[in-house]
Amino acid sequence: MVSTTESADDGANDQGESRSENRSPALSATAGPVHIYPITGNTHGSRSKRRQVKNACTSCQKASKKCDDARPCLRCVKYGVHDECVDSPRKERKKGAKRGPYRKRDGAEMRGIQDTPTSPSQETEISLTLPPMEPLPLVAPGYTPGFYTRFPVPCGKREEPYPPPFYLAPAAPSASDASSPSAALMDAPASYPLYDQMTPGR
DNA sequence: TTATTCGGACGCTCAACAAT
DNA sequence: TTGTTGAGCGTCCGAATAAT
Ligand SMILES: [Zn+2]
Ligand SMILES: [Zn+2]
Repeated sequence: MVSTTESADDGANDQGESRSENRSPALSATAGPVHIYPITGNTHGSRSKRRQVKNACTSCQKASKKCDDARPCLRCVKYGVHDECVDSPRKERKKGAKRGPYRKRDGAEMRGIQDTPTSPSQETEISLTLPPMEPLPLVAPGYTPGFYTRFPVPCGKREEPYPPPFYLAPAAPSASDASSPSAALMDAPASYPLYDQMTPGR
């Protein structure tokens, strides 16, 4: 049942990303890019939060499929529909709706989260203490910065699955700029290997 | 076997509300 | 002014179905 169909595809990759709670933290630190957020979920059993892009492209939105921050997004690259890869318009939220009185939370829940760490703050610490990435992000020609759950260029007839997702960092405009990793990496998750590190044939 | 569709669970944003 | 709550709306998982 291992297929590279879209559903399997997206699904499989998603699991690597948003369902990664099943990975061991140690593993994720080296080969397995996991969450970039301090997930409070645990490493056994319950699923952690799903990560969403801020704005899916029209194509992905239409298909209800996972998008990414790059444009064209991975899915559009895969299907060659670059034209459709534009941010989908968002409705304006209703305003003026009355809501009635709020219920106060007793706070037990909140404390419970802190006091009963199903998984000690380990996971959190991992994401918070990740070592700084080296300041030499490269960008592949033709691709915009963003998250890639696998290499976007088809290798042969079908795409080779590249298990570890990675982040395609924006190219540093200049050498001097490259010296400021924070700018270059922007919101790049430190746990994602860089594009050039993922290049096939490595 | 692979591609497409789609219902609905889950997650995020932000205006209304409440406290200070 | 600042913090909290929760409705509204968005993303995308995963299963069903269709096409090849
Ligand atoms: Zn997309
Ligand atoms: Zn797209």
